Amino acid sequence: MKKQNAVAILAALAQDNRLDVFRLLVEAGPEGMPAGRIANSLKLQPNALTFHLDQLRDASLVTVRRDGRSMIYTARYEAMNSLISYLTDNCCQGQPGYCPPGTAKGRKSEKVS
Amino acid sequence: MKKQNAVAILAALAQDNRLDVFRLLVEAGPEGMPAGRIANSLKLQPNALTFHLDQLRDASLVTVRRDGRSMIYTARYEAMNSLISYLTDNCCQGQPGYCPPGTAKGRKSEKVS
DNA sequence: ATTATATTTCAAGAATGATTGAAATATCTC
DNA sequence: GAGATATTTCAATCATTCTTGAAATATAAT
Repeated sequence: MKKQNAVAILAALAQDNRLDVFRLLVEAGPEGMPAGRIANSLKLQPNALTFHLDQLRDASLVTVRRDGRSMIYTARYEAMNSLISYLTDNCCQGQPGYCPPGTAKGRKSEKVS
Repeated sequence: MKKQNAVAILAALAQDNRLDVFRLLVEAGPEGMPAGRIANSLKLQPNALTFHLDQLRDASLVTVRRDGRSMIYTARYEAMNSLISYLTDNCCQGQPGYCPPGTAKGRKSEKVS
């Protein structure tokens, strides 16, 4: 993952409403959720929600598909996951023990030695 | 972790210079790094660096100690880790398989069933 | 005490992001 | 095609955040 990509994802999630939206979609799972139900669930105005969903989409954190007049948004777990890898990359000069549980060793692409 | 806490951490990391600083400190490991060396390494003006380090500190992502006239900053892995847990919490309605590798099951506090 | 090094504080200007309301588009139903 | 529902677009205001430069503090060395 490129740095700018990571910054984009972090910025997208670094906002109350968007973090709520994303977590709601993470809970919703791969079937996703129509915008209307998200707005309802989080008490957001429809245009505000579109604004935030656009940012999540620009950061590749969600995808959309149309179903009738509903727009159904789905969380992209891969994006979240590459972010996590990026953050824990190059942790502790390769010295395990300082690294938190689940970091580097376990998560990264077989770079374990 | 409370939501506001997560937003603070995300916001702190959602900026080019700060993400660089944090990752540099993550690489530096538990011994930390003096501000001067960080500034040098990343070509940042000292006051700008202080500004960014303050934000990382407010988000509890780094700690400081003084050594002579140097201020030594150290990354707090725990903070990063609780963020990761927070993000992957309640993933996919408990249905494994959709969750990305290393998520929930592995990471969370034995909530695997 | 004076000078040098390391870092922080303060204030101002420029840039970016969020919220709101009104209007527009797309799809569906009758 | 007229009206209803779901969502998006646009523009304006307001608030936050970043950057820069100049001055201040703290420690160290002579």
